Amino acid sequence: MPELPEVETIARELRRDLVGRRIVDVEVRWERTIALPSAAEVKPVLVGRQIMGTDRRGKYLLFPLSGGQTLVIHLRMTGQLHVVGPEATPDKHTHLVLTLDSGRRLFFRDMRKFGRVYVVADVATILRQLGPEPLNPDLTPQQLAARLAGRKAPIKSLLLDQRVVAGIGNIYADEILFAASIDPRRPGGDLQMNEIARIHTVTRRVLAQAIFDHGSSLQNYQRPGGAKGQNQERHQVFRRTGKPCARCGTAIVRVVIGQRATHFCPQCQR
DNA sequence: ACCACAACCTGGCCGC
DNA sequence: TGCGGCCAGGTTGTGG
Repeated sequence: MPELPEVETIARELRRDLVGRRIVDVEVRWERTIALPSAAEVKPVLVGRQIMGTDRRGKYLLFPLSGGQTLVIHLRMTGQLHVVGPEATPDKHTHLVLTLDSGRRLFFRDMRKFGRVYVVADVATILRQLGPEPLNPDLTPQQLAARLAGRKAPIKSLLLDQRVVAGIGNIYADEILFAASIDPRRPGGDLQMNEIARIHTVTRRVLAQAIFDHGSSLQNYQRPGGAKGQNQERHQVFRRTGKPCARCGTAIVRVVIGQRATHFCPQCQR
């Protein structure tokens, strides 16, 4: 569910409640949520640690802790993080509860149980494979071109590949390719430099706008306070099958690329 | 390198 | 109401 803009929103909105707080208790309610270390070991690793920051890399949330370890959370499809008061009770989808020295608690909820929590000394063990951050101003169109060169996979699949660029998921891949007027089925290596430059530019614009809108709430995504994002109101193609393209009026088409639903305008994207 | 497919899970929706 | 089938914003692993 959450992609870069949603994860960025969550990191920002957790900052006020988490940074500087100390973890005083840990309750694991679904053991497989804890990927590293084991569910049995995670409590002693976390209790007593102070949360030093709330950061994001790709779709991963990073919480550096006093003592040098980092709490890493990937929300996958349906994960949510909520800071709640002492009176709140965890429901059946709440798989991890961290109690803070403020008396408030951090709930990790995840209906589909795909989300994972890690505590590691070196975040590189988890982030090593990730490609560059698309919003990093140091990422040039030439570097993006180099990562697409020679690739025969459809550009849609390459944008979803976290080793090529980090943080883009199915919603924003479709929206980026519409904004860039590129057919999602085109092999990445076939794209001209001016087309890659367009993708580079609109990726930054689309993601920055989505962060400004606090992400896209289609089904499960919620901000830590329970509010929804607003960016779904700007979607041009995603889940708009059969509806008119805002630019030319042609009906938006849905196809499957790399096992993923893909939406595009057959007139504007060639 | 790439594709297809399965797994991991639950819930919503649709048709019958 | 119930049941089966399909769908879902993500990632990883297997086999070809």
